[in-house]
Amino acid sequence: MLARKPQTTPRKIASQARAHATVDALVEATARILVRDGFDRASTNRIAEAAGVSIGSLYQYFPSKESLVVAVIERHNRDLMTIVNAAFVDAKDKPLKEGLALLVAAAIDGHRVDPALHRVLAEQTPRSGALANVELFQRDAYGIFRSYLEEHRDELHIEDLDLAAFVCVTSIEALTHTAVIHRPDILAEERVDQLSEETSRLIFGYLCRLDRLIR
Amino acid sequence: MLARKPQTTPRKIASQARAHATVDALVEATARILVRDGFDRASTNRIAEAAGVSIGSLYQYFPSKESLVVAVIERHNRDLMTIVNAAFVDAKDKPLKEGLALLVAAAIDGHRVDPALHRVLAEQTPRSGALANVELFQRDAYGIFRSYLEEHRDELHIEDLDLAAFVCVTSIEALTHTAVIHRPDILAEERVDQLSEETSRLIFGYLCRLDRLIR
Amino acid sequence: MLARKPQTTPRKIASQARAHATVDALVEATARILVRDGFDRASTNRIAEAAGVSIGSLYQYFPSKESLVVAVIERHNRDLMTIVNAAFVDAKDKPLKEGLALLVAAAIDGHRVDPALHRVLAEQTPRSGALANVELFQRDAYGIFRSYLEEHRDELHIEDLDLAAFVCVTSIEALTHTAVIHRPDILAEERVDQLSEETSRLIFGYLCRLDRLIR
Amino acid sequence: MLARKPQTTPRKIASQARAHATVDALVEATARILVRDGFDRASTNRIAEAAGVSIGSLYQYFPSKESLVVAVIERHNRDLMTIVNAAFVDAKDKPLKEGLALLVAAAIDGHRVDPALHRVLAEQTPRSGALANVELFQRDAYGIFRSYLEEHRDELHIEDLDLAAFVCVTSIEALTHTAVIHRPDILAEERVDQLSEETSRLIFGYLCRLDRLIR
DNA sequence: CATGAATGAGTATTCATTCAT
DNA sequence: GATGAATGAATACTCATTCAT
Repeated sequence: MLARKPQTTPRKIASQARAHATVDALVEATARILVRDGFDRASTNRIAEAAGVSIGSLYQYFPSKESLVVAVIERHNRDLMTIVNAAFVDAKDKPLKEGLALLVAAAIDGHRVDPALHRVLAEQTPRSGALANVELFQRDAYGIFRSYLEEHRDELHIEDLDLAAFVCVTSIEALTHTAVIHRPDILAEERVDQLSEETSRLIFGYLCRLDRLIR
Repeated sequence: MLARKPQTTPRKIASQARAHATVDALVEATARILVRDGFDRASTNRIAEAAGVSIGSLYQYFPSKESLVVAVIERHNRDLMTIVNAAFVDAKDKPLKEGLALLVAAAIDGHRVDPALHRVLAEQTPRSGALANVELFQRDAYGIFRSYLEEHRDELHIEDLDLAAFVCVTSIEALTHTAVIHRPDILAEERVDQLSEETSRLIFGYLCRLDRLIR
Repeated sequence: MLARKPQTTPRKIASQARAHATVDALVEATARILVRDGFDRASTNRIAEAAGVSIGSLYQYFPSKESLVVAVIERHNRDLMTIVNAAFVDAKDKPLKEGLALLVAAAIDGHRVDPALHRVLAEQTPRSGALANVELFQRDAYGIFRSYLEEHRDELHIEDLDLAAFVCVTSIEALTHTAVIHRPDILAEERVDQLSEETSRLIFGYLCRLDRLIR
Repeated sequence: MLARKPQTTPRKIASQARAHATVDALVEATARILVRDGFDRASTNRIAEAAGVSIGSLYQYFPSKESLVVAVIERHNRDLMTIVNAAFVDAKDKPLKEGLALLVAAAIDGHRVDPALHRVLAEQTPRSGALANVELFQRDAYGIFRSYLEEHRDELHIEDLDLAAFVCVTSIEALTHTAVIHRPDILAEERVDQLSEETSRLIFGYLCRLDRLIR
């Protein structure tokens, strides 16, 4: 541990296909090792070995262990957001209620892409140093959801769009995340729809300010 | 000679008091160090030093670093649950809407007791080994909330109480937690009530199944 | 580990029955723990606990861990020599061949008194520090055997009695010890006599200088 | 890129030579430290320092302190057996009495190669864990000696060759070992032959069953 | 560019021993 | 005398990182 403050940005942009393959292999190996051994036992030497790359080469492309984990998180987030973004596209032209259902379903699907990795990333990976500001999933989601709300503005009775987006995204993420990680029973094939249904209802009721209907 | 119980009461008490003080100092020091240095840099030696206790004494009472962290988490949870339990007592005799507001307020208060510690515990502390099953806050909360729902059963239209408790507790926890940890802006003094208000509305709308009112 | 060179002599002669009982309990506990946990894992705290005595009391009677082990070795040697001495008494009036058989049998019996302890003492206990010069068994045996040879001097054709005693005692001890520790097969009930027989023959042939009979 | 075997031969050889030198230095340093400080005070850090190697490198090649000691023991045994094996070759074509003398002489020589190390290994090194089954010297010796006996079967009157090998090897080893370790007087230059002579006679008399000549 | 031998600060943990009560 | 809480030096071992080849 000679370096005080490890770099986090990649040392070089992989300019050649060969280098690109190495980088990919390293990120993939990191994910695999993270799942297999946990964060603490995932050493750079082990990762290099699993990637079939020398430890020296690893440090040619990633200046620190943290930078590897950051790369894994970013890749995972990209995968997640790909699904979520597609759902937003689908939801665009649908009525609110239906659209929300699509979004919730996408959130669940997203969390199910690689639950083991998601769990390690969420539970074992300390958010310190370079990882301090790496969020799982949400960052972009708030903005996108806000746009979605804007499009439906006239159907809704919302003043603070930002706050509403916060409430919705945070709730949906928490419910799907917690279910995936801690409540496998809730995600059993025959019950998934139930969770989906409840979550949609929660959000829909909130957005429509249905409580106004009650005096 | 075989010294089963030959201690005079005063000696025993004296000893226990001393030992108890040591234990307390260690737990407190662990919390402090966790906040100051983060989980990874919180070494047992550092903790012992901060507690003004020798490393040997630390291991007399805590068999591992993990056990210290577990003690901190448990203490923190106790603090949290004290607040939350009190809120449930207060909420008992109030109408649902009012009661929910109290509970949400308590959740926010709870998360504000020691937000820095809560953050470290939530974000940096890997949930592996002995820490695998140590939840922050929620464990008991689900049960208590379920009881609360039962008492209000006739006001509500809920079939699956467990699922409803899961949805409510998870949402409330996530909203208050995320606000405390990541959105200080939302918790600014003049806006806290806004969050409180929105959260209550979210939960109230969900529990009353207001969406039934819309065809 | 504050003390550089631990004491080895008992701190006080146990003058009272009570004290004597404590000392006994400690020596017995040390033997038990040595067998159960091995030398390295036999800590003074564990020994004190097993003896039902406080660690402080332990150090009242034994100035160091080593001194405890010395006491165990000495007790074990005493037990061994009791058996061996009795055999010498029995052998005194018997013809050489018969006498030797008795001595060999006693050596085997002696090693079988507490083989587990004997093994730990022989294999795990480093002969350094105060334990450097603590021999198992042999010390006195050489002298006694020499006396025995002297009494049979006229039957034998030996010049150097010391050397002869060395050869005999060392061989007998090695054969019985090695058999007990490493060759349980050789000590099986139906074969013990065989070992006994062979050992006697070895020694008898040697002492009678039977090789003189061959040209 | 996946770097299976892309090394140029010179690089590989260079690397291996360096690594080999490190391993050798570590084994040699372990032996030296064992002799100088004793088993208990021989820490891995001290060994690494004495070898002029970092503690990290030590653990690159030896997974534990024990494994270092095992390496030393094996090297020592190899040295011993080299001498003993040579003696068996020499003894093959000689008459029994002469052959035995050669073997006994070799046993003495073997124990004199590095008596200080032999002593530490024999007396201080606990035979637990990985060291449990590491014998000094004897393992192979029994088998080789048995073969030797087989070749001389017709000169002897032995039924149980295994038992006879056990008796002979154990005795020879014990006598030479004990003399080297505990009785320097017996090994004084002018007396070595005496021990040699007596030992040979002991074994020869036993193997020839000379006691049969007496009724 | 790639390699992998080497580094060494840092970690958790043990245990013989002391001494205030 | 007896107690047991406290001590802290010492140990084996890990792992992110460097750099000579």
